Amino acid sequence: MQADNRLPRYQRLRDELVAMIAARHWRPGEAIPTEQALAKSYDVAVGTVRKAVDLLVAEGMLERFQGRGTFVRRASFDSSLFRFFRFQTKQGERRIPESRILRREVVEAPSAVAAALQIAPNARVIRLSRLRLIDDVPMLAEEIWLPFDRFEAFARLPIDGIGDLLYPVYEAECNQVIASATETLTVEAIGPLHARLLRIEPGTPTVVIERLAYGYDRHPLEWRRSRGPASEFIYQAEIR
Amino acid sequence: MQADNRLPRYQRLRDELVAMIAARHWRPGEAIPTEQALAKSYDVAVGTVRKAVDLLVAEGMLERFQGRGTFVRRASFDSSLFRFFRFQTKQGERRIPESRILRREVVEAPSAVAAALQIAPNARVIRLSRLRLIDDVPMLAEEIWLPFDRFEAFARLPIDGIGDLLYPVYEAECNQVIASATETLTVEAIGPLHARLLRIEPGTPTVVIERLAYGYDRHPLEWRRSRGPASEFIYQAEIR
DNA sequence: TAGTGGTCTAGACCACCGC
DNA sequence: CGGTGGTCTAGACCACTAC
Repeated sequence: MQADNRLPRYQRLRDELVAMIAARHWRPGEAIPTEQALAKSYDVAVGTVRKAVDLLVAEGMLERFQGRGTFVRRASFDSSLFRFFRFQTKQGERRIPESRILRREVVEAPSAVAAALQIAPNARVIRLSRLRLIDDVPMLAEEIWLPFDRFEAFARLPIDGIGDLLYPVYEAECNQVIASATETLTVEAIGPLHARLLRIEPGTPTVVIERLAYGYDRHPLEWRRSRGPASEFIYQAEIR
Repeated sequence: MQADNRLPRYQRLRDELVAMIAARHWRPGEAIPTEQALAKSYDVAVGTVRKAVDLLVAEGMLERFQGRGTFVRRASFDSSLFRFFRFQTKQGERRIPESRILRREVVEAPSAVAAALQIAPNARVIRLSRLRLIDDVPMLAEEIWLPFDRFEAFARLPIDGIGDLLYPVYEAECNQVIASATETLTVEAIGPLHARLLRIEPGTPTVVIERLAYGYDRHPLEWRRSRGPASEFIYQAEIR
């Protein structure tokens, strides 16, 4: 198994580093070997190692600290909600919303979900219905889908032992690490079901965020759809 | 005028290159000197030049072409609308919407506009009201504000000689080059005035895009607010 | 073919961290 | 203090472009 020799060395090295992370040989939070050590063991110059690491730092997979070392970055999605919504407490704080899991069931995957998760149609999936609240006010209604075979342990967890953030649970209980995700935003008038959950009028404009989350190996692990009132929505972008 | 000696050389060099671009010594579309030449004239190693240029390429200010040279990038905002909307023709093409300027006037800047453009309150500004259409169907209603002193020539242009894109006109007629911008998106129920322009029902959810556009020297040059139907809105993001 | 950016090397010295 | 990443140099060779 030899990588394509036509690619630059720093590219091939980058790919090998990714493979080590994907294989959980180096785990999130841990330091990878020093640049000198990597240069020696992969038989390239230190400058080449630096360039490969530069790429992964830019991709958000590694984090460098002068004098300490280079570490596998733990993806933090906590701030993702704040990227799109101005949610805050009455005191103006921003904190992670409380989670209330309304329902958990194992079902056959609807075809759209199966396609997104790249599993067989009608394969079993875990379906989670969840409400996220700040100061007891519902802010987001979420549906979450997980492939059953990878997340079997999750289906058996006592439901009220699950905290506000799911990704640490995936990691601890199912050995599945979320590394990245793509999100698609649209605006819809909310249906009666979700309107009741969010305690707003049916037909109120809501922002729908569809997120497909991947492991380090770019295999899709979770699909979710979140809805929040459009009045709370705000997004900022840099254009060049 | 000596830059801070504590900054790395590649950082100082980057700043000097930006200054050359901001001063229009090197203009958009033109090549800057070769890496060898820059290394010689700034008395640093080629590797240091490369790192400075790397930064500006990442920032979108320069563009490299192997074998040809390094060029000052002309910011292209044409695709910015497509970043947020699924606008397309009946044939499914994506092209730049037609522009129809409804009104152009010189007024005193409202305080919010003056603050955004960093000009004196009540300083004169050019206010443009514009409609953007695809297949004669209105897609976006825009208000655009320009500081009068920089864009005086624009106020005198025959209004139907102005094409679908404004930024090339700013450059050709006013010597003002837009280099970057920040956009803020929110969702609002549309008011009766804009509803009539867009030929939709008052109260329909619309996405409001506020854009502040800057020159290479980061000085604000244009402020605009665009409204489009939320039903056409779609946005995709990568999360890490 | 001459000139451009792209890759890669080898090594020096600096700034910062933790012990 | 030793070890880490950060900066900078100098030079070789490659790949691509324009003429």
